[in-house]
Amino acid sequence: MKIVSVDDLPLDGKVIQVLRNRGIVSLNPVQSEAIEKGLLEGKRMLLTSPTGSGKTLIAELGMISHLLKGGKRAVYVTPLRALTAEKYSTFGDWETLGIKVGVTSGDYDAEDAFLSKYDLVVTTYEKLDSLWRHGPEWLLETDYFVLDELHYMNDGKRGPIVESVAVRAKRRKILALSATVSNGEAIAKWLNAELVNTNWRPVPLREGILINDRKITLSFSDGTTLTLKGSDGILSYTEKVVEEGGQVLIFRSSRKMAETTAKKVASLNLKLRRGEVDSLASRLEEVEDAGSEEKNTLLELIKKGVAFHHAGLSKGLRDLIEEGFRKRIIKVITATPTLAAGVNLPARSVIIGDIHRFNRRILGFQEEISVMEYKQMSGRAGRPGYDSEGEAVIVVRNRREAERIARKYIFSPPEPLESKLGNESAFYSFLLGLFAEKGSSEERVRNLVYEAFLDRNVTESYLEQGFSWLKENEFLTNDYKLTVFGRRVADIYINPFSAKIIKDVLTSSQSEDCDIPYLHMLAMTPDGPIANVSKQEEDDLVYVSPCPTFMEEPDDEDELYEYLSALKIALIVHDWVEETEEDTILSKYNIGSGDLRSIVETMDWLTYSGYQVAKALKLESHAEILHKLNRRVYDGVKEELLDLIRVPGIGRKRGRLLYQNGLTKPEDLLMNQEKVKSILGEKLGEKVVKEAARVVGGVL
DNA sequence: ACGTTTCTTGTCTTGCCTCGGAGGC
DNA sequence: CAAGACAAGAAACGT
Repeated sequence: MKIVSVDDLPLDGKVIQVLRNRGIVSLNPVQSEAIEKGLLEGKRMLLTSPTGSGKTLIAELGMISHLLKGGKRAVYVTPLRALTAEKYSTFGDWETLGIKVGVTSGDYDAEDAFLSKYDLVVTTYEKLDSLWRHGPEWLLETDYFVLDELHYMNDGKRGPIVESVAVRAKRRKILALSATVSNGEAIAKWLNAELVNTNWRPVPLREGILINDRKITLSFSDGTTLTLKGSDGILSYTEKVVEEGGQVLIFRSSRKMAETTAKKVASLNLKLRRGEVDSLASRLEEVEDAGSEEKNTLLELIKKGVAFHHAGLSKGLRDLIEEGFRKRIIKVITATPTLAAGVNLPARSVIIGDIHRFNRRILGFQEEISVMEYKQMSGRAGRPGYDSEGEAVIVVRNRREAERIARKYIFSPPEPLESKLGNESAFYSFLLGLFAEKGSSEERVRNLVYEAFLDRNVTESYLEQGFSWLKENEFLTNDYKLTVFGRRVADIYINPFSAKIIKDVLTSSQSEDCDIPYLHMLAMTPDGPIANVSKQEEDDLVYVSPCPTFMEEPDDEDELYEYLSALKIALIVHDWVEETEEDTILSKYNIGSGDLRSIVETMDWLTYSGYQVAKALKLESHAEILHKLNRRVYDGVKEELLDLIRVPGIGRKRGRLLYQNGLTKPEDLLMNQEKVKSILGEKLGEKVVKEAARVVGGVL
């Protein structure tokens, strides 16, 4: 029996009402197949299908029917905070059924115990992995897990986390969602679930190759070909699509290329709706978190209906660009792969400008992107409701290449999902996490480890090796209990190799007044951020550093690069906490405001971790310095401003301004309200005074 | 003869994302 | 197993 109308669903009328309110009256083929195979009866399932094929709704029906039948709690896991926020907002619809929906991830602040009052919790893989180590009651009694975007398992760095979450989740009921993979059967078997695999998509997709030779030829897999005029294939094709009323998403492999392509597109004179474009442009000028340079270049582009998009941009700018595209004010976005993985932003046509991407690990070489990655990008083609068909084209330079590329990306299945736990760093972290769980024992860990997707022989060889490494480095006692140090490392969720570096360096170094050696050491850990170091900087960095590092400058070329990259991070954060003007930092180090934000975020977490590790090791003077440093990193202020910036609305800039005018504490703001208003302006001043009152009141 | 534009050559650069916790959702 | 940006210098071009 195929269920097509939502009215036929064997579910409470309220459930059907929620769907109807969303405008859903019938189920698509993927959805009805999942239901047919027992989704609503709580059947374990692995669902592989293209992006945008309505997997979220399937997960919702799975979770809701589970909860309505007396299930205790459901947890929905995604690999990205942006997705977590998006799903949380979608799932809010179910509150009308009395289902309480909560969310937790790095940027939501919730204490573990607080989540116990929710029936449905949305989170990230890392957060869930971390929660499991603390073992709160609400998590232990959770009996349904949805693992979204399971194909992230193939990511070298983060895949092991996905896998280790799956190992624990699959002991309960699960529903796993993934892009199409070539070994779905094997994964389903591993998860003890039934495979539901379809290729259905809401808007049909045509895939093609754009040959950018003397002549520009566009040939699609269905056999149609056409020739375009012009000298730049990307431009000619883009112009054609926009003239026909469509939007274009162009993927380039580097930020710089995305920016220059955007500038070229801007010279096309696309037809725009002037009024909307102008109001978007004026809103762009008001974006607060952005650097002035990126804002100015984007402003010019947006007026021409085009924008570039990459992680160097501030969050505010990215959000505005995405919104402008969704409202069809912006016709063309040129982007790095950020947009392929994150929140859904479809366009009539997707151009994959490069199939090569630089990879530092394969030094000097470029690697071809994976088929799966291509599918992620091309899957963004076709806007439901606007386009009857989506188009995805790969740009190549000659006819010979065209055939090989078409065979590889268009006519071949994507790669299989593989375990990425087979390396020391991933495997030892996995072990440490398992030992940190409630009721852990040597035997339990030994059993759990074999439930990973990793090959049995490989697991065996890493297991004993991992145990002795954890013991040697004092994470684990000889009778398989975590040491104080080991416990702390598991809790703060840093890589054990990072912890080892911090431990080794701090125990062998005297405490230093300067913050550079501390920041540098933290940036050198596997958890540290990475900065690109130019040739020029290679020569200058050591020279401009105000003081030496704990770690010695290596001779080896690759190691030297890592050392200098960490030094650059240290200098950036040093300038940041010394209250250097943001625009100055951005141009001095040639980074974007988005980069600065992410460096600060990571270093905030790492300085906290460093402080905790030092404390656990009873290295008091190091701990004190790191603690003081940590308090300054997030907001980027000198110590004397810490008191003032407790007031919401006051950051490093306003804080410094008030401080210079003799207002140094929140209390001072209350005592000199008129002065505050004259410094910050009437409206803002009033708001700040109110906030100050709350802060001061809270203290009393 | 001199200034400007175009071409040639060699060097340089190069994606993204998640992790803690304080108070109080 | 790369490709485009950029800078510097050479060559071509124009007045």
